[in-house]
Amino acid sequence: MKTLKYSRQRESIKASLMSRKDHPTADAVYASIREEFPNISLGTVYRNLNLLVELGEVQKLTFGDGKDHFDADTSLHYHFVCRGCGAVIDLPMEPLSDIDQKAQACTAGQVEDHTVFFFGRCADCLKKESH
Amino acid sequence: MKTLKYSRQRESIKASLMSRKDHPTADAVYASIREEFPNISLGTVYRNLNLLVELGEVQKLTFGDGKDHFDADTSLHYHFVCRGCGAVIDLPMEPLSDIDQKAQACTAGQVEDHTVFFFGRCADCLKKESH
DNA sequence: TTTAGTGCAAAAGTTTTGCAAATCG
DNA sequence: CGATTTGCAAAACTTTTGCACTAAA
Repeated sequence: MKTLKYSRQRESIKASLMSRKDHPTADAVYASIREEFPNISLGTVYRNLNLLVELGEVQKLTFGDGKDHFDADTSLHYHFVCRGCGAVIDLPMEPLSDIDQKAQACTAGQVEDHTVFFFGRCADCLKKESH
Repeated sequence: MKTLKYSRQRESIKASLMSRKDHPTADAVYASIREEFPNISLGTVYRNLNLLVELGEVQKLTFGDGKDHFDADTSLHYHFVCRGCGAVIDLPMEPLSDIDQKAQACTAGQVEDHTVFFFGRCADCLKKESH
């Protein structure tokens, strides 16, 4: 049986993640945490992020840009990904409550949850491209 | 201007992808194509898969298992991913036509398209786990 | 013959891991 | 002290790329 021990690094990582509304990659978290812990290693950041995901305190977002992103908001919500600048933005849109059941009716398996990503251009990129 | 030239390897890759209903990774395509072209290289498989994606003849699926999967069915459809065995299965479920518009109403950007993945246990894994 | 595609190997980028030292309980 | 966590570096993986050579048009 493994007991969880307190770690200042882990707390800092979680606090950092909770304080930002973007959805940083491990490397971005690493850069941010380094201001408080200049000696922290990237491996520690990865280990703690994965641990937080296992604990259900953080959500991992994967959508095809080659890097995993992390989100301290574990509630079911959807994201918009900008193809111009790569920004990942929360969508204030209520999740479709019946979609899992619809999917359930189409498979012999057990549907547990789902993810939705929208892709396009964010407002900033639209403005820049209109020049 | 770059002109597209015929390539037996590319045709074979596309044919292979069209013939199967699973959603293979580049490595799985490579293994399969090697039966016909024993000397083909993994780099060529990647180059052609990416080219086919650019041409809109193939779709790339990324959902968090660390590898990209490829699908010759480019129509909008949703997938079920089994957490037990990793299988990726097409869901015979009609895509939500109004979801992009709903998302559009929540962002100042331009929504172009979306992806949906369902996660859970496939029938095979449920059976095995019930023992 | 001109240009695109291939094979091979090396490189790049992200994430994981082994291990000795440090920290928590 | 005993168990977990860290830092560092090396390794593991997937994907991309440079280059000389081959194949298509």
